[in-house]
Amino acid sequence: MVGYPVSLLRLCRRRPILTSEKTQETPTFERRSLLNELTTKGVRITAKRRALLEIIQNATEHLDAAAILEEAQKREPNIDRATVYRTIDLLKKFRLVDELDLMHLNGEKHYYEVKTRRDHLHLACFQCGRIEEFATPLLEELKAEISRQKGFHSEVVRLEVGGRCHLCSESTGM
Amino acid sequence: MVGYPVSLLRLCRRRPILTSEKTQETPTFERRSLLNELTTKGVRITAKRRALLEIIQNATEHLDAAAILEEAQKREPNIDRATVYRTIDLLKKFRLVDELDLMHLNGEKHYYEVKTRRDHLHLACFQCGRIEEFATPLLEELKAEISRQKGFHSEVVRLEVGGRCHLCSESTGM
DNA sequence: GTATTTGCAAAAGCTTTGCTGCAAC
DNA sequence: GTTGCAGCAAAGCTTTTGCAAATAC
Repeated sequence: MVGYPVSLLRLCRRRPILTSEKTQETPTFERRSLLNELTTKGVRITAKRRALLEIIQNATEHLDAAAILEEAQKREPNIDRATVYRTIDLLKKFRLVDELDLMHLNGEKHYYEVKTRRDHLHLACFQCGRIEEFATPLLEELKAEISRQKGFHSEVVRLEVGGRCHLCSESTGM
Repeated sequence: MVGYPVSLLRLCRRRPILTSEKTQETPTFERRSLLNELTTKGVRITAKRRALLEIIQNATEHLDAAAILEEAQKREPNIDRATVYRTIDLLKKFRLVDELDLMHLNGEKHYYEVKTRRDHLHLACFQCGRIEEFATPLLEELKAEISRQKGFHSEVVRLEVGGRCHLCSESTGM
């Protein structure tokens, strides 16, 4: 009966409140223009939609629906969360945004990110909560391989990796 | 104002009920033994836990918490969903299972899969709902690259790709 | 006897929806 | 005038939790 103190696991069951929740330091990749793409597709752009699109378009960190709403309310005081979700749905349907979980480091909510020209992956540090982005030609190779081997046509790639970032690895000697 | 009939999008907003929800035809990869691993770590194995472990261990399709519960109740009639979730938590804490979303094809629930010796990715067809698994040495390369370039130590890799499977691609001429 | 596990019911968290009125074309 | 958008409140769904009873060692 020696071993891991299972009862202690309880203590860390819930996702930790992380000190650096909103870190996204790496340079972002070239983003498509939500406004242009939607206009091209004949979607009506209302004032509220425009505000939401701009917020998502210019985000410097990964935003979830609540964060988008909060930001939008500064500009459009009466905007409702239903509008936020409905706009996000629109963007998802047209494949203009990617939906991320970021390894559920902060709960079950989703984060939204404008689709970039270059696929990239997300590295989530379990210890400090930092999210790093990383692009490599290997991702294109991977998609090509999927197509070759399975005949599968990739439209959305969600690659999330959990682990320990370089800073946390150093501090624990790993 | 020509273009996509945006209003129609409403019709498909909710995830479709898919005909082949439970497909997982590809060979599974070698799985670690949940029972052995937990025992080694000094975790107490009760009858209910044992039932849950066996169900998860031997699953031939991707199971969510509700499916695991349903199956478990055939053997342990009084088992409660809280027990299911607590057992899953245990497995997650010890990194014995991976949590998947399968691109939210069927809602926000999570699917659980015994950690395999070899990382693999999941291909989710937006059209027919089939889930395929795919392993390639590129994944190991990718992890190595992440380590080299970012100093990030990968513990959990979740790679989900949405798109069109080979059958659906054929049928639509793509 | 002490610590862990469990069921139960309630709550929490995030997202979706029905409905009604409003705005756009 | 017809179609789509938006606010509001309610509901939905999955997951988590507090507590007391039951179980394991």
